[in-house]
Amino acid sequence: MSFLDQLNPQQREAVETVQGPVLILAGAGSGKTRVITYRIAHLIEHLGAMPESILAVTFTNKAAAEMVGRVDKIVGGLSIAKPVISTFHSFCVRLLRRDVEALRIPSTTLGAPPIGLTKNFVIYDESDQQSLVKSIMRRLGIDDKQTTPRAVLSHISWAKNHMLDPQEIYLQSNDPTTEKVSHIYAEYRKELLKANAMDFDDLLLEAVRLLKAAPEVRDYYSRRFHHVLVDEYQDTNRPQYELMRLLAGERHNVCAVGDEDQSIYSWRGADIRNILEFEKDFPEAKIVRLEQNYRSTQNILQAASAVVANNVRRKGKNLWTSRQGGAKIGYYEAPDGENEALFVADWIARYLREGTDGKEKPRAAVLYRTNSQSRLFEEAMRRYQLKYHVVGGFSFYDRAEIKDLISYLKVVQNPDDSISLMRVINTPVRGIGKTTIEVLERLALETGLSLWGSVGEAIQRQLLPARACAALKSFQDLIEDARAMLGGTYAQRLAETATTDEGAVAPAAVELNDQISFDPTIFDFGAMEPEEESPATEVEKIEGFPEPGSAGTADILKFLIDRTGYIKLLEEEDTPEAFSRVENLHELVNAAMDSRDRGETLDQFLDHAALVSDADAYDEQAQITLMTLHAAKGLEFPLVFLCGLEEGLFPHSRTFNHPDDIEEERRLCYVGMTRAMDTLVLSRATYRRRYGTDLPEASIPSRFLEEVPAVLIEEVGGRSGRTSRQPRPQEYDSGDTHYSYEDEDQSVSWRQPSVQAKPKSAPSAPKYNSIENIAEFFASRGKRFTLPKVPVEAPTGRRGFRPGQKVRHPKYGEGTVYQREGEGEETKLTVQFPRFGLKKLVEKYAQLEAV
DNA sequence: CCCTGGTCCCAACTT
DNA sequence: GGGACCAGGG
Repeated sequence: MSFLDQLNPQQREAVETVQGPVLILAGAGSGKTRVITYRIAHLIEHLGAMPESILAVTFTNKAAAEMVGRVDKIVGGLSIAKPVISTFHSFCVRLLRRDVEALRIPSTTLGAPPIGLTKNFVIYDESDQQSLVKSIMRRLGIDDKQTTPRAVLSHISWAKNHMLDPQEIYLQSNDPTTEKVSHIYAEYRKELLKANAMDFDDLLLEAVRLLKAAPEVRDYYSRRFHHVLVDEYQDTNRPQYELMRLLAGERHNVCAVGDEDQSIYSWRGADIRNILEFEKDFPEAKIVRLEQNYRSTQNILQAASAVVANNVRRKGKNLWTSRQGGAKIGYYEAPDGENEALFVADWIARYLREGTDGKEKPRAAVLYRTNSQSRLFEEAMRRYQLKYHVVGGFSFYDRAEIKDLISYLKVVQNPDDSISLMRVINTPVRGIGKTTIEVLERLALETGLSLWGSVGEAIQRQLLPARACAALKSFQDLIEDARAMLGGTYAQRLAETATTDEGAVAPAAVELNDQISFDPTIFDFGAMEPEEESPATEVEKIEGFPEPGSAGTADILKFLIDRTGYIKLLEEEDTPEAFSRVENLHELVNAAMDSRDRGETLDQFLDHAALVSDADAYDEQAQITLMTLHAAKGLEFPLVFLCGLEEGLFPHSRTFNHPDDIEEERRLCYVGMTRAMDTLVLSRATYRRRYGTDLPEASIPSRFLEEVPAVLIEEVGGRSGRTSRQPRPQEYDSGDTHYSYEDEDQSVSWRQPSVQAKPKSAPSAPKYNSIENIAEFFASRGKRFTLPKVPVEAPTGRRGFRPGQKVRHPKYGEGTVYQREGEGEETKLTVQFPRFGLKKLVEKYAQLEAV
């Protein structure tokens, strides 16, 4: 026996019990990940299980990726087939992309397509959900001040996580607000269906519904997966739990790993009963407890255990460590938030200078309750010139320009996605204004068509003024041309599935003996087959494409950017912000190219964009990481700061009313403390500014501070100056407005107005030379391809100014006309002013004079 | 029709 | 610190 020898007896038992249900109660730092990986390796290497028959579900994509790597290290050489390791949500998306149409029901209208979601559904993120709820509320005439869309959504999400439908909510409601919510919820569901879209919660719900409703689908998966492992089991909600049971089938070979003391997602529907009552649902379950902690010193462990011991709802356990003693828990009381941050930065700076005896790579984490606390720490780190990483907060895919183009792609993938359509229909501005959109919305409401459908209808029936119609037509052409690029197998696949009606399910290729052949091109769980067989290959064979495989996501994206002039317009803005946006877009194109190299189709690219989480951005190489306590789950650091220990902040004021919520805050505190390997420092600010402008408010120490035994605590950096090791607060006068060098540099380049801004080198330099390929492609199909508009020589009217002409503006002074757009009343001139940069002016209004 | 600037209100955690 | 919304000017 090989790797199993590295395990302690309990871990070994957890790894070797492979028949029937097992619940592993794994305390913090007890080698949980190791147990899961070794269990998978054991199944494959010693028991001859087929890798692809193993399914492991983790909490984040990052954790999944790491587990894949670890398993690979042990059994990598054995087979090309890999176990499926993924998050619940990613797993469900793949499952639904393959089989969701089994849920469709025949339409009552003869000849109409069946009702239900189709394979090219899109995923709605939080802002999509918000827009949708807002528009529903507007339509129903519900005041969004009293009942905010946000509150409605959280109610809906709560309902979904508890698997309640609108009717059930309605029946349970005993107040007018909940009643209203149930109405909105019902409408919301209808709209999602109409848009062929699902929200995050739906991914789980629909997967469960699918497995329950379609026996042949359930069969497929129960044949495929013989072993199911669930990580972070304490944070599973009802739908996830059901999914697990359905996948475990009759074999009951399910292994759940969790720690009830680390359950921190009840607000997302995580049901602690799933872990407390596992034995009820699986009576034959074996329980294994892992109680040896390999991470922290005894002091840290004792302190954390003492805090969480105040909770009532827990199974209770005795964690122990062989790392006796250790440094005491540091406690620092800062005068205010700025000082707290500077204290932390100072400590980290010293820590990094001094190093850690070389045995462990120096890494520190700053943990806080709310994302908004990160700002102070970021400023402090910059002032100390420390490189840091922030997990969470604003992510790449949250940026406006990225969302815009993702929305375009979503519309290309599924034009019925009205929320995305709405986002891009006039972005960048193309003359489709409020009135036009209102007409379209009314039309959609009257006809039952989607917004996209009513665009077509409005054009065909000339329901709008000629100008608006023209603008709509150009938008329609844009989307249709982009959709034509999807082409080939992909579109065919969509078309085919759209016509296989009568609710008939095309069963997957399944043979009835144990040697099952799966259809990897449809249900590709990653690296199951050599690359040559990936879907991309089929796309490549389609006639009419300029080059094999070139009309992938990246090309569609480039096409959209070119044709809309999105980047060009940004470049014309000529501001640092605009350029950083351009860079972000280049980054997006790169991501799309990578996606193509992996052989992914557009839907897979979009799924990825929708499902990357903040926690996935964690970089284990970073020396300093700032993040929320939630994001820190599963990680460990030699040095940990737990900041803002104040009543109202942590525990958060919103939890005061409910004892269960306070217990969850306490578990969160436990999670935070147990991230520390060697040193743990707690801190609090005696005065804290709540929002930028308000006066600082005095704070009360968090109750969790008092729950740490006093003997384990040592005050550090205190005003009493007990230890000179730590800086005194006075050294940091946070009152002055001096910024670090970096900031000064930034502000300099910032302030510099675009004096020497030179007019951008004439019409659209071919940044993306693919445009020629695309033109050829269209030509080869006998379609016309319109190149992005190039400024045309203006027909000089009485007052017409031409590009190149010198003009004078009452406010901006002398300048040179750079570009002329539009006709008549709407003529716009882009003029380059030496002191003010490029300005776009309406000729009619701008009082220009020829010079 | 679009853009700007002012004002008001909000501010947990996240797949 | 910032997003949403509105009024007013070009």
